Amino acid sequence: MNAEIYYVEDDLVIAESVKEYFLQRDMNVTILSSAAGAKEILLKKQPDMILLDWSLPDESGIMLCEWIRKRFAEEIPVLFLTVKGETADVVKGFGSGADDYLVKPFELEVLHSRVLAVLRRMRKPERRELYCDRICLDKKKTVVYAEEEEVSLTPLEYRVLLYLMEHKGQTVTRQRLLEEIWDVNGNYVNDNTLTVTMKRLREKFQNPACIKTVRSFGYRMEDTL
Amino acid sequence: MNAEIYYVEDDLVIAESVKEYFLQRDMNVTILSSAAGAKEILLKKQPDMILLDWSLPDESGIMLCEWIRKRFAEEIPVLFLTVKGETADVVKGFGSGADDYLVKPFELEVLHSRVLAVLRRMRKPERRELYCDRICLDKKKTVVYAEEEEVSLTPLEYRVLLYLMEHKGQTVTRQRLLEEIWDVNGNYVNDNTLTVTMKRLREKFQNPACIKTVRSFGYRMEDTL
DNA sequence: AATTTATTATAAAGGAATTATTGTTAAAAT
DNA sequence: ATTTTAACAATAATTCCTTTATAATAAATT
Repeated sequence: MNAEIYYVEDDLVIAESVKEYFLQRDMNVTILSSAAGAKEILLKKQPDMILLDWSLPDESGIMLCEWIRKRFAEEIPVLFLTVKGETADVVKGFGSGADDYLVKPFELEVLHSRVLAVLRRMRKPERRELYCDRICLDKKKTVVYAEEEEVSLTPLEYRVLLYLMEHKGQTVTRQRLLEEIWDVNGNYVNDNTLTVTMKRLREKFQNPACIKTVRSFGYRMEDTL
Repeated sequence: MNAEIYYVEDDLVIAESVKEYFLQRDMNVTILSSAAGAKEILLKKQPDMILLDWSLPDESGIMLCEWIRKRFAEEIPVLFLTVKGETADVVKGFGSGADDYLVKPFELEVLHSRVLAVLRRMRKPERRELYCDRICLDKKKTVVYAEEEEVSLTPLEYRVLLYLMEHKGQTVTRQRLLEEIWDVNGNYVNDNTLTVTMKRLREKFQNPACIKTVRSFGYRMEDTL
């Protein structure tokens, strides 16, 4: 999935059509039909973007938007989707902290363009995640995932994996790994230490195909899917 | 001045009314009446935002927008202002890299709201309350809450928590914490002081799940609910 | 094809390193 | 004067790294 979107809307006909349209464009839309439900889920998991109806059964979208801004600052972009198209409404919508405002009825294509524009603007400037097959390494978090699940690595394992992933596609010699990870003024450890570390690393990912042994040279990580 | 805006538009009547309206709201608008002129100035000086008409005397706004994206990447936000209101036009406008799209004729208030929304998105979010799970830190008040209850921290504890919460989701190394909190001309305290401070901090929040130890790196705060 | 050789994999067990805990003291704040 | 805070030392608890010994495998040689 390219993006995770929450759509707070009580009109399920509109909501479902949006969900379907976006699903075909590799974006998952979760429909939430009340402000209270939305808040509850937002405290647990944050999406890449929120689409918001103005009139909800329990609370106005405006209040929900203000709550989101207070709780998550600018982290999550909000786009209003509402029949309220008066100038004063639009101003109020933006005033509550929204990033965009689209008046119903709207074309799905236009909504899609606007969502993409906002997400583009949000995009993280720095590349913090490295991928190889289903393995994902988050450099900022110092955390590694396999199939979305966190895999707990020891510091040494992490450093070895990081080095290999930063050199994805290249065969990294044992010598180089020893120098990079273990070198203390030219004194390395027993060569087998690397072998054991690699074994443990592979074990934690259930011996993935993307970690290859290159006999008499070293190891190489590579996309295989 | 709150913001510097370039408006590329050949219809001077519209352009002047926008300029005047924005000037009263502490934003300076420079009117550029051709794409060529805009490019020339942009190479010398970059504004906070660009408003763009679709049809210009020398070149289409679409091409100019693409040129801006190529040259300045995502740095400068672009908002289209045009009579072309068909769905296909809007999609094309966003496709060229625009951040927003407003169809003429428009209300100045709406334009203003949209410009503010885009600029808000561009700026670093400055916020007074930081959250992590049920911990809430109010920067203005210098007070910390857990489950709505005030928790009394020592100045040092507060500073450590603040730093961690401002870097929520990132692993902060012990070294960095020592530098940020304890550094006095390169002299830090005993490394264990940090360990003890962390222990006390955790104690006051009943060892919350959101404060994690990342062995051999440091600590990380993260939402877990 | 069988044997040798070199290289890497596996398993288990101390030892090393890191972080947590507790208590003490000196300085600072109330 | 009493309480609070910060720094540090000593020790405990935990996690981890390294080594040793042995097995498995691939490549090279006969």
